[in-house]
Formats: sequence, structure tokens, C-alpha cells
Amino acid sequence: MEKKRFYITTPIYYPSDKLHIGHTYCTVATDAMARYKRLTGCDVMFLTGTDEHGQKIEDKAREAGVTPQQFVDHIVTGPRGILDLWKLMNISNDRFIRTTDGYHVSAIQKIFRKLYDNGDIYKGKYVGKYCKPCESFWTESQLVDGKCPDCGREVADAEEEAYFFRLSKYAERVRHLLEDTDFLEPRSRVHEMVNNFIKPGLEDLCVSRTSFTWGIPVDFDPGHVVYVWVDALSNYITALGYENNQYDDYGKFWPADVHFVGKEIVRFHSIIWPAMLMSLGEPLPKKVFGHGWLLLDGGKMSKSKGNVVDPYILAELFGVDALRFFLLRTFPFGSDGNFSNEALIQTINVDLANDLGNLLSRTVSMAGKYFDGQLPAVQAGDEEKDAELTGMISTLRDRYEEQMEKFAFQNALAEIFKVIDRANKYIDENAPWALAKDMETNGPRLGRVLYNLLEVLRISAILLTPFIPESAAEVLRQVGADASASSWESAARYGGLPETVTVVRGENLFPRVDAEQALEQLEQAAEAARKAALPDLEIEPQLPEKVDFETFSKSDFRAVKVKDCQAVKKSAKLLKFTLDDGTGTDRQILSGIAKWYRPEDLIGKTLMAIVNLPPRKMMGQESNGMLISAVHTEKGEECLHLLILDDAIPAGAKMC
RNA sequence: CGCGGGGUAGAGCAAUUGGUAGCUCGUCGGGCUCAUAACCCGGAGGCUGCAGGUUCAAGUCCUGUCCCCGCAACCA
Repeated sequence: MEKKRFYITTPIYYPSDKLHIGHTYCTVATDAMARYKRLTGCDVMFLTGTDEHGQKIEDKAREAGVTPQQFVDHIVTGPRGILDLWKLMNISNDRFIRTTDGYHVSAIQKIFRKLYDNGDIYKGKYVGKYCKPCESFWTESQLVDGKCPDCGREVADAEEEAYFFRLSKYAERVRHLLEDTDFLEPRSRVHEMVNNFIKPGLEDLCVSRTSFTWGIPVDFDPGHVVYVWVDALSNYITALGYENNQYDDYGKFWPADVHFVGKEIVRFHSIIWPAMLMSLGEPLPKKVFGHGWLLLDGGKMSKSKGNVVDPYILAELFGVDALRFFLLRTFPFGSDGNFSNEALIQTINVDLANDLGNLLSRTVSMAGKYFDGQLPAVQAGDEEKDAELTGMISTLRDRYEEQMEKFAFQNALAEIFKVIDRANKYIDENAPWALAKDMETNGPRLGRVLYNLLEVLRISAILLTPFIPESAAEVLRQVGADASASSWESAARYGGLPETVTVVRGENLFPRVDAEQALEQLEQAAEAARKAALPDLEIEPQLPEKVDFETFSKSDFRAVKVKDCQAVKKSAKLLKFTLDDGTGTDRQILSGIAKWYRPEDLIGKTLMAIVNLPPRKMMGQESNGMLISAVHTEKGEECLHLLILDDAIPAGAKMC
């Protein structure tokens, strides 16, 4: 029989910045679903990627002084970039598409032309507000107090030639799709879409731009680039080989079984994307699932708020599996959830360390202690004591499957942990350590008790594989499950392990996290990250106020030679300079630069000072003037350099 | 009256078509000793934001009202 196929996607992420925990959440969820489907025997295609064009990337690249391509290359393929992150998170995507890939670019041009040829794309005028200094178009609603949101200056009515897609033409068909099918889930998103966008009337969509160049050129009209909708959404089919020769899986995998998307882009996927496909005459994806967001302190996570959570730090501190598990165990996939480090640590300790890890540890350890690691062939069941647990084990896969098919990861995991909880209780009820006191009599019973526990672990581990692949494999290894006892089929029934199974004691699967210590480490890491995010170089802005020449001329700057320099006692900052200022009398100046210079290094140097400042006392000593330094800020740290002059300049020379 | 989501124990969340308000953590008390100071049992703690209504029965349905969050069309 031919394998069932399953095509699942994440959104393609916009690499204008490093990705945060929210992106990781979505990708991990998609990965779990993909792994689950593979486990059940499906032929899976799992696609993720990056959407690399657009104004914002162009701007960011310019700021960074690199080409847009260099900019996105760095974020996508560079160290600790997106590819690295997915590798770290153990993401099992089969394909990775970048919208700058050559095959995608040419496919988009063909798609654009196809839509143009069939009359659904037409040339029109895009009317808006234009800010001349910024060279930017804005819509009425984007304006801040009627002015340009970027620079705050006045804007003027303007129009731009642009291509439009006849979205309006498909309004009724899309409405039907949303309201009368389960195309879009969760259901609550449907109301939002219909009320907000369809009922007011769908307007045609502007699908080209002339205001920036970092995009896919419209091949029959130079100057226009394809705007994001056509470019980005089409990735789901170009990555399969639609209108290109890079791949040849379109017939095999399209239509997609599900697009996982964040709720902020549900609109594009549930309205624009189906309409585009209708126009192309292609089948629609079977489902779009809009998942919720991870909130921080009840609010949205964003760079500008400075409250993004870095998945690298968490994965490195707690382990990839622990992080993956937490994300899918804690939050209902369809709605928002509150992320917190405390919740993460608690979940790791309670579910993974105390319940699962400890169950494995105590079970394997008892098998080692009482049976040298190999259970006896003769075992004694006890219907009354075993029925509840074995019943739960043998029906677990079905309950799990039911939840997984609804993308209810949280509930699927809850089902597994109900059984794990029950198993911990089962140990107490049967008190193996008491049985072990009389092996002659109780050996067979003890053997069966441990066998039942191993079965719980075996089946749980199989079902946990999509969530925590590495750890689940380790559980299976320790309980002595071979390949046939690790399959999806074998998870459907109790008794997959041979009765004389041999267990392998291993390291603790999930060590308990010391909450206090971990929180402190996170705080430090966050601090370091904040610092790294500071600009490389900051300089004081220039003063807008003018100074008249006469006032300036009153300042008497002179070259001075350092005859002696010492640290001022009891002062952390001050250095005391004895200077030759050319008058024949030594001049003493105190300067707060001890942080940057050792006194002995400065002796003999030629510096610049202003000598007609009124004398001032510091730490009980008199300072006559001020040494001139250059100051700037690097990564938030203040830097200072004395102006050190050519030694050929004689002491006392006037600066003018 | 722009749209949508949410207000349930100290905290974080659940509750199929209306049918005894549950779970995790925390807290208090007890048990066990195989295990990762873990595991097991029990107790306390709620007028389900507020006010009305429908019903034998409302967290759930209806009306009003207050508070929080997100979105508000070219923003990827």
C-alpha cells in the first residue's frame, strides 16, 4: 500500500533581525507535527524558510553598509543565524526555501505573468500620501497626526503606478471557504477575518512596487518589483517545483495538509493566498491553522519593547528537548500564552525531572538492583492491582492520536503524563522494595511490577518522540526496547517488550534545575545581550546652538608637556598632572581619566589644555585648566582618548 | 456603539452538546525509602469581573456594564 502523504509548512520568516522564541515556538510545533506524521508512517514534506525581500531589508542593509543579499545571508546562514537555530533546535525540515533562491525568483516571475495574462493582475494607480524627503508612500491610516510617521514632516497627495490583483473578484468564494468549511482554524479566527476584511468589502491588492528595488523584478515592466504577497505566499508551491525545475514534488505533495501560521498573518493565508490559488486554478491547501503568541508579562514580544526572549540562551542552559517540551506542553496551541522563565523551570523540574526522569531512574535502578538488569521469565500478574495501569497503557496511543490530529499538543502531552503519574503511584501501591525482601516468594510478582513500569516508559517514549526526539530515544535505549518495540504500531498495545528484557542504567535524563541559580544565569545572559545590542559606536550629537567667534576666541588652548603625573590618593578617577606650559612656572591640572591611563605612561607626552579656566579644587588640590580629550561610546561603554600631540610642538604653543 | 480574544483558589491554566467547578505550582499535615531532597496520600483555599434574565439546572445561553490584551488593510 502506498504511504499517506503529509505536507506541512511554517511561515517563511522575515530575516530583518534574529529570530526569537515566538518563531521558535511555531517551528517547533510544526516539527513535532511533522515528526508525529513520520512516526505514524506518512511520507512527510516539511518546509520552512525565509522571506528575504522588501523595503525593510533594503533599509537595514543600507544602515549596516552592506548589500541586501549580504545582509540576509548573514542572518540566515551566518553564525547563530536562522539555519543554525533550527539545527540547534533539532528541526527536521525536509526543505528550506529562501525567496532569493534563483528558482523561486524565476517561478515568481512566471506566476506574476500568469496572473497578468489571465486578467487578474492589472496596472493601475496607487493613491496615497507621499513624503518627499523619505521617498516613501504612506496610507492615510499610517500617518501620525497627518504627518510622515518616519520623519514627522508634511506629506502630499500622490499616486504611483502599480499592479493590482483582483482580490475583490474572489471575495464570495473566499467567504464561503471561511464560513462554510473548516479551512481556517481555530474557528474564532474566522469571525475576525470575515468581519474585518470580507464584510467591509475586499479591495484589490497592490502587488507591485516602484518605491524600492530589493525584490523580484516584474520581467515585463522594469522598475516594478513584485510585492510581498505574490512573492512570499507562493513559496509553498515553488518549493515543490511549481513553475521551476529545481524540484518535482508538486504533484506529489500539493495541496498542503496544513499551513501553521501566527495569528498576525492569518489574513494573508486565509484570504489572499486562497484567492491567488483560485486565480491560478490550483487546488487550495486543506487547512490553515492560526496559532497564538507567546506573550511576555501579558504583552506582545517585540524588539522595540526590548523584551524578546533568545532561544539560544534557553536551549543552551536547559537543553533543546526541555525547551521544545515546555513550549508545546504549557501553551494551548490555538491561543496566546504567557511565557516566563519561572514557568519553564517549573515544567522542566516537575514533568521532566520529577515525573518522567525519576520514573525511569527508579524503574531501571530497581531492575538492576533486584534482577541484575534482566527481568525473570516467570512473572505474576495481579489483575486487581494491574488493571488500571495496563488499561491506561494500552489505550494511551488512541487518546494521544486523537489530540495530535487536532493539533492539541498540550492535551496529547497531558494524556501521556497522566499515565506517567499513574505509574509513579503504582510503584507506591506495590512497594517493590517490600516485595524484594522475599525474592523466593515475591520474585515473579516483582518482575511483573517492573515490567509494567517499563511498558509505561516504552510507550510514553514512543509517543514523546516527536516532542523530545533525543531524550525519547534515550528512554527507549534504557528500557531495552529494540526497533520493533519502538514503532508506532508497537505503541498501540501493552506487551511490546520481551518479558526477559534487559535494561540499561544511564545518566539522569533530565537533571533538576536549580531555579535560583538558573534565573541568575538568565539575568546575566540577558544583560550581556542587552549590551551586545547597543550600538557599536555612539558619538555626541553636535550642538545646534552657534557660538560667536569672539566667545570662542576667549578660550586659550595651549600645548603642554607632562613633567610628572601621579594618581591622586583616595581618588578612583583623578590623575594629577604637573605640566610645562611654556611660562617657566609649572602648572597643575587634575583630570578624571584614571580609568583609561596609567600615570607613568603619560610622562613626557605633549597634550592639549585650556589654561584660562578659573582654578578649581578637587579632592583638596587645585586644578588650573583642563586637558582636552576625545570621547565616544562603544557598546554602551564610555571611551576616552587624550589628545596627544606631536612632540615637535613646543610647550606653550597657542592653539588656534 | 470598528473587529476579535480574555477576566475561574495566592500564581498559571482546564472544563465536549448547559448537568457535582478540575489541573499544576505554592501552602498545611501525613506516608514511603526504589529513585533525580524525588515519589504517594490527605486538608485548607472559589458567591467563575459586576448586575440582571432564560432554565428543573448556567463558568457555559441572552441583555447590560466595567477592566485587560491584540488587530484595525498594503505593515513581510
